[in-house]
Amino acid sequence: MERWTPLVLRELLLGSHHFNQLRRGIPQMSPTLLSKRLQTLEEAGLVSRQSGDNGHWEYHPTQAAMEAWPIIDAMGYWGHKWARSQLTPDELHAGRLMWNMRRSFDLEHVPCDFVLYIEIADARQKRWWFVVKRKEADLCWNDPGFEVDISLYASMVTLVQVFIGDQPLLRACELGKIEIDGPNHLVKSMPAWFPRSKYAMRRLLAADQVLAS
Amino acid sequence: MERWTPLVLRELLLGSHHFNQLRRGIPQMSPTLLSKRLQTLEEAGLVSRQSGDNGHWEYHPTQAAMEAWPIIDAMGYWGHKWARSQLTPDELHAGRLMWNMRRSFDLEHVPCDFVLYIEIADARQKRWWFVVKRKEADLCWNDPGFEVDISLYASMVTLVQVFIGDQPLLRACELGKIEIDGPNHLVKSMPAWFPRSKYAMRRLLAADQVLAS
DNA sequence: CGGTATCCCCCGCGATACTG
DNA sequence: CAGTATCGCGGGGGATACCG
Repeated sequence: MERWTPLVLRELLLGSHHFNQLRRGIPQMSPTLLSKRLQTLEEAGLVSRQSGDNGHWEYHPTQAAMEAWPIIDAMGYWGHKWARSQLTPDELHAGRLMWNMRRSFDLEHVPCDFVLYIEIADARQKRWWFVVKRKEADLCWNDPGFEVDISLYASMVTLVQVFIGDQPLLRACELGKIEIDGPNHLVKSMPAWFPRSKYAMRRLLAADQVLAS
Repeated sequence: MERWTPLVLRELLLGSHHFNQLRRGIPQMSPTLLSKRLQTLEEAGLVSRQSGDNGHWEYHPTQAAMEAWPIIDAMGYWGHKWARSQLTPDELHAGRLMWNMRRSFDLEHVPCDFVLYIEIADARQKRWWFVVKRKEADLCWNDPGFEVDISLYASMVTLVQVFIGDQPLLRACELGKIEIDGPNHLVKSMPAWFPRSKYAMRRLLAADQVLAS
């Protein structure tokens, strides 16, 4: 399996259907290569490319691709558990982290709609906005113009550690690694909705079961 | 993930610990590359290389590798279901098929110890012997000298079709695709112990469940 | 915004030969 | 038998520029 292929499939299976959605999900991959990969996947019967309403292509996973989910998922879980420590700083790409966080808000525990601003001091692109609503969370690369309700300042590594469950959000705050500004009721509720990798959740559940047994 | 890597891991996880066992499991891979792969896997923390009793190396999967089994297994299952029809004749390697069959005898349903001879008319290496005992089945590349109890003649594709469950053994016999020589009680019992891919079994079980629901 | 064409380098991999 | 060294090619993939 060639480079990037699992990530492309993952993005497709998680609901990215347009070229630039896929790009946002895999920012380190060149558009040339993404285009080529999509062609290859189409020829292999994993992607169907349909003409969308606006004259552009829409990419959808085929049945074969959907049934490849157990592979992708197992790879994600394994990588989360075993490849994590080998992450080099330049592999920590802010855009990719944000894009993954976008998918991981626990919308059921969001107390109200709000705008979350995140500033990452040591990232190339430092400023990010999430527009969080009951039914979905949107990610913005530029100031969307809405008033910011809650702001968060942290380094890249800290954010990653929290996201993948290596460090609880509250602990990072106590250590001064994360600074948060916002109204009390929103700040208090953060642990309930702040995005965390599904693999982190799964590990916590596994740990709970061990403890409960 | 580079080429061959999943297959190397699979062999390791299924119990091949010596260089030449691995080679037999992946005969299309050059020894140079296998050696290199094993080094890479060692550096990646997936393989531990220990000095064996006879002065040679022994390769063992680490914990990380063992936990990669769900990935390998899912890939195997997916490949069995979706990549099967794309098999080109020159990918059908007799040695690889025999090596996989060796692992798949249903020893619980073997009525007695026996020697099975298989002749594949259109393979490079045509003659193969299995020495089947209650506790294990051995594969021989050359005549082991024991008396042959049951002989089987077939083409490469037929054997593959039967192994992967595309065609029942009995059906292939009726169609004259397989010829069998041996004592009646052994021949009758063949469907019970004749090797079939575990993925074929899994699909049959799944089909059964659908039918039963 | 949504892709594609071109160029070029590097290295993955196959083949062959060689060593203890 | 159990590997390792060397060589050469082909193509995967990164960078950049380009088109509608």
